[in-house]
Amino acid sequence: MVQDAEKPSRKPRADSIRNRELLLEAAKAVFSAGGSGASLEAVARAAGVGIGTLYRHFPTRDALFEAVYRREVEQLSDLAASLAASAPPEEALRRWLHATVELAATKRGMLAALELAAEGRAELYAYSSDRMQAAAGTLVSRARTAGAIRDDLSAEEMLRAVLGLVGAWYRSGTPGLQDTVRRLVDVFVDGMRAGA
Amino acid sequence: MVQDAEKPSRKPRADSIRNRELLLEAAKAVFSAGGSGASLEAVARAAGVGIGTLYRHFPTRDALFEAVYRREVEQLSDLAASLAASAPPEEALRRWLHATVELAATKRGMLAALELAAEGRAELYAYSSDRMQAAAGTLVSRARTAGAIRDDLSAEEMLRAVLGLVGAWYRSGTPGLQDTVRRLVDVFVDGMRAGA
DNA sequence: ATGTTATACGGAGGATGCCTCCGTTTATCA
DNA sequence: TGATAAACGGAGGCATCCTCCGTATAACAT
Repeated sequence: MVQDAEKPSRKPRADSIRNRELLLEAAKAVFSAGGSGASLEAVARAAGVGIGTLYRHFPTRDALFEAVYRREVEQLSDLAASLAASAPPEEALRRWLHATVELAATKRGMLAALELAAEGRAELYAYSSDRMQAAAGTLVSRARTAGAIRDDLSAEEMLRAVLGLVGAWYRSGTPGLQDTVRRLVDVFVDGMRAGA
Repeated sequence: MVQDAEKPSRKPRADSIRNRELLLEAAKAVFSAGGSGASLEAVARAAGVGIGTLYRHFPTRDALFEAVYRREVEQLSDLAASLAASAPPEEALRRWLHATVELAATKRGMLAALELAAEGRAELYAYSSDRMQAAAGTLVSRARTAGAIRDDLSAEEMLRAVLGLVGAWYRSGTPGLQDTVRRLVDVFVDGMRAGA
């Protein structure tokens, strides 16, 4: 999977593993409360750990984001697979986007993680990005093959556009309006239909 | 218009007016180069003015943004009026959105100003917000009356959605792809058509 | 001209956050 | 029970943000 064995050198230290876990929990809490721009020193403080330890485990803010929201990304990825197997192409795509948006609405901070994944700035944090791209790609290409949607639009572009749209609401305050955002996503999906 | 006379107290000081102008010029330059997050101290430095003076004239970053891009907002507002008078409803709306997007693409920093305007967080910087809302409102309600677009979508929602979409590209790097963004805006506009 | 005073100026300073670096501690392994 | 690789923690340098207030000066009155 992801953790290749590499070197059989030495067993990882117990405190290291524990601190990593503490940091992830603290980060989830802090990002939920304060948004994705929250202070990393606050995260370290909440975890009861030195700031240096935080940076050693997660060299960048983005790395921390990816780790915190990895589980959610996996869920979305799984959902894509199951929708692809059980719903008609356009319906599947729409439902998946709704789920994505809902997740972003629920967990403040998740949005940032998804945007990172959508930007596909490879190398770093590649994992989540790959999963999301693959998930979106599956649904889009299936819909395209079925002739349900226009073909001048890549999965990556679609994902990014939808997340941007969502971000316009959830980034700076103005919460709660999930219905509105849902409607706007629908507008976009309608616009993707084949007939132009 | 905007400058109501209020109190006939005293003539504004010459240095005050001059510094305000210097600050606006400097801000435009700095924001163009460094994006909307550029340091305000850098702006003050570029203007050859103390940081205190900057804050006195523009108490918040947003206030500075509004002032810097006020002219552009007015142009968009005028464009909306002229399109409303000269093009068929849907066409007018589409062209106006394209123009808005293009402006955001050209001037780094403009995007931030427009997003502020679209959020309509009243009271502060109300002026630009009003102009943009009015411009979008005119075009939307005309198209709606003509039966060209669905009616469960407000002008504000549309504007915000489109700017969010654009922001997904222009905020964090990935420049140049104006064609892509244009295409995505078209998708959204297509989705707004009446028939759902 | 010159004095008075409302206004504006400038930047020091306190606060916060980022990230690095390195002396100290500690878990693992022999 | 050492030896040592690995991890810890936080001080410190740097960059902002924004406020506050002593000083300077433009506008007005005489």
